[in-house]
Amino acid sequence: MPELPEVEVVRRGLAVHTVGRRIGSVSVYSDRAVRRHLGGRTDFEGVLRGRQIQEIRRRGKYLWLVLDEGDAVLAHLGMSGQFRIGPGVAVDRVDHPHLRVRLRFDDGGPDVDFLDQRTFGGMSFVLAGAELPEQITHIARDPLDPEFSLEAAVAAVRAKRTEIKRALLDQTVISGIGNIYADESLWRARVHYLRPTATLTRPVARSVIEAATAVMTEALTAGGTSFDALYVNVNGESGYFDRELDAYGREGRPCRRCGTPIRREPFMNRSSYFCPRCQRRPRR
DNA sequence: CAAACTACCTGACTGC
DNA sequence: TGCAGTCAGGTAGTTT
Repeated sequence: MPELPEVEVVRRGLAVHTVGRRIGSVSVYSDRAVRRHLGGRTDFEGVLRGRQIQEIRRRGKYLWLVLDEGDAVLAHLGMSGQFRIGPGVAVDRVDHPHLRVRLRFDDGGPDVDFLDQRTFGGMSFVLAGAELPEQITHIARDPLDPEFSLEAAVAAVRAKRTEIKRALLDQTVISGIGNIYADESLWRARVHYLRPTATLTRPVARSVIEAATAVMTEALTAGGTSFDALYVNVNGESGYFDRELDAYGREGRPCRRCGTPIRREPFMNRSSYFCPRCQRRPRR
């Protein structure tokens, strides 16, 4: 699943391959892939034609292609979205069942394809705004943002009245963290996922956020995690951070710190993985 | 107002 | 072999 490090890998790949290029034509193969766009796929295709891509920006798991004249294409990968630079895949991807959008360029160079199996991802045509498109102003800064404030994030987490994992997954508190990195961060900080934020001391809250920052920074260095085969970079390559995962997906396998079997429990319609010894369940 | 819940979606996998 | 059921989970929108 693409979380912050994976989306950043995609952002960099898109920047290398698209900045400065002018869109020639756009083909939308799935209505669901174009979100909240009045006029639907036809208008979306028309409005992008001839526009030059100037920059690829990102906040949390959202990224956007800044176009000339102050517009942008806002995109989210959802669970299974991929941007791929073509050619490079053996099959003819026009026939690929997951191909949702194809951007062609007037320089005749490689296309950019948006593929998405589970169709939770998509893109929309928006105003770029001064700093952010207005559609994502509710998204908090992420730990890779140069202006990310650890102390502000600590305060935001401690101000919530919920469990720590819910707060970590809340993109308005800190952005970029999904289920995998939430579990990894909590394992590193030795904090149980059900711990109420109200009981977190400032230093404990700080250690959780520092762990999140560290684990995502390491994943970015490694090229993004590839625990789920759905994630690939713009060249179709998986990262190799999966070997480093300590908690997520390791049910029944020994904790790398203490050897106790990692436990999996249902939480928020997904799973939480944790070490029952290192991460003590809060009393309630 | 904030927190919690649900729909959305496809494909791999499991059990009978 | 077939098929129903389960699981994966980020976000917007709805409910509590």
